[in-house]
Amino acid sequence: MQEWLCRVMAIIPDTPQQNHLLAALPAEEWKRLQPLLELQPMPLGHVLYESGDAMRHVYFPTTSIVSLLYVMEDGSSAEIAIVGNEGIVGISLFMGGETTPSRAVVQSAGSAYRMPGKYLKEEFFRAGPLQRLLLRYTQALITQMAQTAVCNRHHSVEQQLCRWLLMSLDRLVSNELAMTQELIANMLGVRREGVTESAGKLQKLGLINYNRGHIVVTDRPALEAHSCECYAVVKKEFDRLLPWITATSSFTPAGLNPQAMT
Amino acid sequence: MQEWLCRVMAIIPDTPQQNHLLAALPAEEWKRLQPLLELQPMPLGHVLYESGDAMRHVYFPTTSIVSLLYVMEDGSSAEIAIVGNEGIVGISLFMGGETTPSRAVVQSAGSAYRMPGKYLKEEFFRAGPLQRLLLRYTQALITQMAQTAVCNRHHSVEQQLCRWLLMSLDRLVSNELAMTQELIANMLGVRREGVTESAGKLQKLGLINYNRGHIVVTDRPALEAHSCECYAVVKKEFDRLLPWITATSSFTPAGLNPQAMT
DNA sequence: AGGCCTAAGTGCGGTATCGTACAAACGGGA
DNA sequence: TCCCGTTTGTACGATACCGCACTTAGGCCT
Repeated sequence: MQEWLCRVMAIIPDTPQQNHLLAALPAEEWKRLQPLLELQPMPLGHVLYESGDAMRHVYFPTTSIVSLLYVMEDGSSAEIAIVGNEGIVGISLFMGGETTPSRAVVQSAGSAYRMPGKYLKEEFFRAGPLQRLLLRYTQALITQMAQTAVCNRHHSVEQQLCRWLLMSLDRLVSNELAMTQELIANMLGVRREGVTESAGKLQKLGLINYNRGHIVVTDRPALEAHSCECYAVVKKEFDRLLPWITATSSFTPAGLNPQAMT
Repeated sequence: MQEWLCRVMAIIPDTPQQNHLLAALPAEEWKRLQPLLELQPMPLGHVLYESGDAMRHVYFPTTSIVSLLYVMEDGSSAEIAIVGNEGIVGISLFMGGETTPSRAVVQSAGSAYRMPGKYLKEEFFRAGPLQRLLLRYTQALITQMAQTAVCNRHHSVEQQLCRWLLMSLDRLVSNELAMTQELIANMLGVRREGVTESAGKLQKLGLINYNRGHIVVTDRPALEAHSCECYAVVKKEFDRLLPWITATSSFTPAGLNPQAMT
């Protein structure tokens, strides 16, 4: 299982275009930004920034997934949003605040391209395609956060687990996740035992296959049916706001500018 | 009590500057925008826009408070954020999405100034002070949503009620709220009985005074102490991101441009 | 003054999740 | 191959909140 994943990882070249935002940039902007990008390994658990940290870089995940989460005074935490190859980590840099009260942690190991915040801000305030792109992405991110709030209020751990698995899956190239139940519990802000129980249920139903830190989703449609509406709402909004990234699978050796911005 | 509130309402003139975002505009921008503003009465329960509606206007609340909430398929709802005289309703207009999957409802009656979305977008894409102002406000709003998610996950109804009362209070000129427990329950996404119980507790502790749709906060400091950390986190972030609105009480007959933007 | 509608309080069983404690099982390193 | 740390499974009572049903109490209108 592990080997298979490694083989896939080795096959996939790390190119900035695996990040959908970068891939959507028109040629001109791309030419300006490309030299500023730097490939960055993203090991599991790596903290990109801590609550209140001044951000030096923004990150464009390619094969990694980053969790934005808030850590409370008593140490318990809750995930606010997930960012993968569809997005960017560090929106507060161009939003103007420079910091946020949340933490950004690598939730699934892989790579990302990073860029000094200074340059991103410069490009952003040219008020060109990148600005529109980032603003639309930010709105999608807002939807994700809002829906997380709703989901936390109304839905069961089991439903939320389904949602979370699906959202993570959408940001990866395989149907396997390398995650312990402990970590998932931290993300969802619930007990580890709660995840164990829910995951066991999903496994009995034949939707997933759990094995010491490795989850294989075996029946995605059923998992979607089992999830609450929140997953679909967020997905739909991402597709609406960033339509050019929808069709582009991560496997596709994306052209430099698959589609002009509307 | 009610009479007193009416008297206050009558005394306060409805000027656009009661909205902190408008008040923070430099003279030049203000001159351009002022003619486009239109005073709008905001009766309790009025729906500014429904999930998915194309927004025609943005709203700058002055004496009213607007709730952004998500309504689920089964009809239950949860508040995502509160917008009062510190902000603007309709950020998705300039963020690029034009719509959101949430509903905007008047939670506390009063007034607002509205402006056709078209003009706001034009001004926004001049990339001047208004843009920076709105982006910073949006980041503050994001913080509020994120913290709502955390709060929904970890804190008791009683703590959340405290937070909610404080946030509403911050956006009003008096220490009285006109809200039934039923409405509050809808906002928080909990049972009405849960609010009754919590409110009763707070009343016994002498923090508030409840009377058929009228809540008077009698001990604000104690209410803050009773609330979870979420209130303070969001407040602090608003103050950090929009410092020029902090000192300005709604009572102050704000000058046209109290402070230049940094 | 009386009646009625709305708002608020109360009681009760059901359930999801919590906190805690402990047992089982897997797997990498010595 | 064995061992030990990590990961997962299980069990328990406690508790916060739910859904439902019903009562009490204001305030407004006739």
